[in-house]
Amino acid sequence: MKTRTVRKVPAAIATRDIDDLVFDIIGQVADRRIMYVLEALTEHGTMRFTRLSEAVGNISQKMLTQTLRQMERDGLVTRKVHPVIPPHVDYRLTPLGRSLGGAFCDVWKWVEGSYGRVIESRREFDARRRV
Amino acid sequence: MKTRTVRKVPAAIATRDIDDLVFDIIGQVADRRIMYVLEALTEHGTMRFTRLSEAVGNISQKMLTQTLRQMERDGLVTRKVHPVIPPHVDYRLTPLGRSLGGAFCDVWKWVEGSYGRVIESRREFDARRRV
DNA sequence: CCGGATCCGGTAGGATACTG
DNA sequence: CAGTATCCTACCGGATCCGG
Repeated sequence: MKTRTVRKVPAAIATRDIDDLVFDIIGQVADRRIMYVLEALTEHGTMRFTRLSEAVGNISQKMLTQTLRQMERDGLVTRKVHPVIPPHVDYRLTPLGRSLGGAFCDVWKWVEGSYGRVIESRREFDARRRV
Repeated sequence: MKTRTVRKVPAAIATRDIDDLVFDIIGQVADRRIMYVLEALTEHGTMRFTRLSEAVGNISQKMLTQTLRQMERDGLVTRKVHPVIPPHVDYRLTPLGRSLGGAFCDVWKWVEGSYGRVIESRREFDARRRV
């Protein structure tokens, strides 16, 4: 079976591996935390860490840090540290991050337009199973 | 702080909770496994379990089963069991599932068009950190 | 005081073996 | 073939600590 390395990126990239590469990056980008951060930063522009934490909601500070680091590494956000006391760190989207946010736009719209059908489907499924 | 219940859906849904509901469903839909299954079924139409497993790749049968159950519950796929030996189960997208697949289209295109920039950004980030 | 690193307990998720 | 059951690891959340 053709194995796809989920997190490693080979040093030399063969042309035929591009599909796998795309596949892997999709896997990292299709994360709810990243979507939430994209959403919050798209809506509010520049945000501080704590503010972002409140806006996203239900995210541990540990995972928010980790998510933001990954997004910074991938070139989706910039992280600007102001050397003051108490610390002040500003996060904002890069053009690349903004474009990804835009790409997710249809997904948000799909949920807004279809959540009713999803809820209804779940009710039916659960009712059927409960018999 | 305003808490968002990640998995519970209240029996009576207040209008002001709709945002949270949309938020929750995004969280469940923004899963790489779901994206992979949507992609595979969009491309190949009806597929059996094992075939789907091969097409998605790097997914445990446990998680594939779980993902497919969730998608069935949410009304994204249909599951047709042929009562024969050996078992034969066909999965295919519902219209709702197809529409979600379409909503993710821009995200796939984003990755195809931007993965080079992401890789480059990672290289720079790692080089900077290594100093 | 804010941003985040660290340690620890619980749980999601992978590998394997088994069954209808 | 398409799952379930079992075990075990790795990751996540929460509490705590800390440097600036």
